[in-house]
Amino acid sequence: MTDGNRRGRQVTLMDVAREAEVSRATASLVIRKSPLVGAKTRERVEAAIERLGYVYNMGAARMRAERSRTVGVIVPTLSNPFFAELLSGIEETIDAAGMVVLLANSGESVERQAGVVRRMREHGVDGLILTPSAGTAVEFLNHIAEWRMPLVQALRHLSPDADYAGTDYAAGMQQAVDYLASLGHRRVVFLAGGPVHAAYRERVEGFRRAMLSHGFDPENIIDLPFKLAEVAKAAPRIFEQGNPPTAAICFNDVFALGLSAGLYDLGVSVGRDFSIVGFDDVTEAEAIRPRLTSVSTDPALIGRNAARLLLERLDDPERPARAIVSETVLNIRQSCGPAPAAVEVPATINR
Amino acid sequence: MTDGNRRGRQVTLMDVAREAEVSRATASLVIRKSPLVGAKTRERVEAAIERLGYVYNMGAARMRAERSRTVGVIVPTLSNPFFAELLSGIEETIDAAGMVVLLANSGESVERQAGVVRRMREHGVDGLILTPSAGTAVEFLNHIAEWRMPLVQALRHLSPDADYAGTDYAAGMQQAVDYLASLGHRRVVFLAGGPVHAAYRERVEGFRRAMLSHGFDPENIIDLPFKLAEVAKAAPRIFEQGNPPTAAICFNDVFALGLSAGLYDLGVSVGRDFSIVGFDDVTEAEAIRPRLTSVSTDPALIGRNAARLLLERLDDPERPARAIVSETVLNIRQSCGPAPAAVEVPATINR
DNA sequence: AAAAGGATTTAGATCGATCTAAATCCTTTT
DNA sequence: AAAAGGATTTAGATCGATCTAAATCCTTTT
Repeated sequence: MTDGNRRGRQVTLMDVAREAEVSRATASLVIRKSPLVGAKTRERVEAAIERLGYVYNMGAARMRAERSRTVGVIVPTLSNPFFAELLSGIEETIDAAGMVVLLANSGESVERQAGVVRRMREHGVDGLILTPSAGTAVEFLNHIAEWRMPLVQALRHLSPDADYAGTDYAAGMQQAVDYLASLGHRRVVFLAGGPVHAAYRERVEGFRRAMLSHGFDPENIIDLPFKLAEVAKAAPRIFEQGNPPTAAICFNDVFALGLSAGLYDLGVSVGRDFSIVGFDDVTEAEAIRPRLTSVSTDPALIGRNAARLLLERLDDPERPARAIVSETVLNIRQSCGPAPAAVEVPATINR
Repeated sequence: MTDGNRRGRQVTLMDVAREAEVSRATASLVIRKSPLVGAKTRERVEAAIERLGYVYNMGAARMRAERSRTVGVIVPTLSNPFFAELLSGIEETIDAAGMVVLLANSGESVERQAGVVRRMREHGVDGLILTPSAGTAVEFLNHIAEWRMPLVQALRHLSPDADYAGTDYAAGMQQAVDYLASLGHRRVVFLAGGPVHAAYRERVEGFRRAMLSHGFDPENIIDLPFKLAEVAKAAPRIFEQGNPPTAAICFNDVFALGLSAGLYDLGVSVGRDFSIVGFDDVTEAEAIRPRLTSVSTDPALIGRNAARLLLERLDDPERPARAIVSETVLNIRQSCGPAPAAVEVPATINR
């Protein structure tokens, strides 16, 4: 309907100004909702915009104005549902602020991470939300600070000088261990694995401290590859010790799913013979049978917090670094029971 | 190290040119890797770039050049692991082409979708990869075409005039029904649900046709809310008919997980008393016990295809619309068995 | 009726790159 | 040594917006 005049060339603010019989400057003020323009002029300009089908050119605007209304988000593994949730929280908040997310996947590689950060700088993002790849040096974050690029660390706390949004892994571990202890368990194993990053260390440390607080052995930690099928296959290893545990806390729900499947294959009944606590509480936790008891970390909330921190930072670049550490919640379902008097070692296990 | 001179102002191509004692135009040519520049000049300029810590300004470049090296990606539900996989395939390919993804979530709402598309236009994306929200009118896609905005439809095929990357849902349905038929099943129910979009209709139609091809009743379709817990609760409804089915095909693996959990609660043994085929084959399919037989649609591949189509389209805006429809694969695991001679209706069901 | 003073509007410079068309430099041929 | 002709390099205009500082308009006060 409003076609015809924009064959070839795009409609610019200049065209709008001409159509509304005002100057380019006034048209610009209308677009930016400045209170300086008179009501009638504003209407004339808005009508012209409508008539011509004018589309704002962010790229041009950003050249003069200082802000691009663009935020870079870098996650280590996009295909992990946990990060999908995080991302969804970030996107929601950034979108609500009228800004747009530039997305990149670092693939948990420090080199790729450096590459995508550079690319985002070239694209002139106003700030970055970054879950640092495992092995990221603090110097890298310092570089970003030198460039005066606003930065929020998500989930993994590397530098105290930059904002941080995460969750209290250590407290979550304490909740899990407390709960198992209240059911009479004293030998608890921690199934850990995946890349070693700040969040990983926080969970391991949290586990140790929580175990010590009950006078339990804090070193019963098994490291596994971060693959569902591998975890399932590794289930027998839990029982290969002199005095096998009666319960396991899992690094995340993926590990818990794998372990649950592996125990099923061994004929061990989860919730009766052996207790499992998961971590993160992704949607699937509801779906396993027996239903999985899990420490909820609410990644979407962490995402919203991260985005909020960045928006605050854009408003006030000088304010001191702030951390939002959200509380975890233990969702008790059916995968834990009282500690059995004697551990039944599955018949298939070779001692 | 290279600090000091860029306090306040950023380093521009002008500074680089001055430092290397060439013109701005030559410096620009070096950056764009033009073969026109002499080797020694190129080296001088590259050294200057290094020395000054120059960062390319995409925003400025895009104003004169026609391309922004930016692609808009719009998905309907970011928190769905299926779309996370899709996104990860898209990002991988776009990144490899030296471009960047602008991400938005339409929340399956037509209004939000219109909003984010506009915002992406304002940001000057070179093209769009869109999974149209349920209820999107073809006119909306026509609008996009009128703007000369390259567009790829992902997963949901709305308009034959725009490129499309998806998977052959109908063939997948045929595989599932063929397989169940080969096991002796003749009464098969389709558990469908969620928003009604092109992909939804393709699955339902595919189911009907596949059932008819075997002479089975094609109308045994139950619509359920797209929520894990709801699906689990709805499991009894399957057995409320005069002649209950012996197998179910599920709209996706989330439904299959829910159904599997619901059947567990009813005491029905999956794979023996009742057979289940899932759809999509997300990672979790491996984790359920018994292991879920599922039609694999490989969302990451679809994502890579969509990105590839868009890159081709950017190279040649005039080529006719193309569709890449990938094959599905039936992954046979443990959730299906031979059709039982007589259906055992769970005792808890009121007929 | 003129002056004052706030409210609106505008002209022209500018952001940092690329484009076009022309100038300059080199090597080879006559 | 001059001319030809390809290879390099450059000056100046330009993309589409915003910014600054000044001009114009309008209402109120004297």
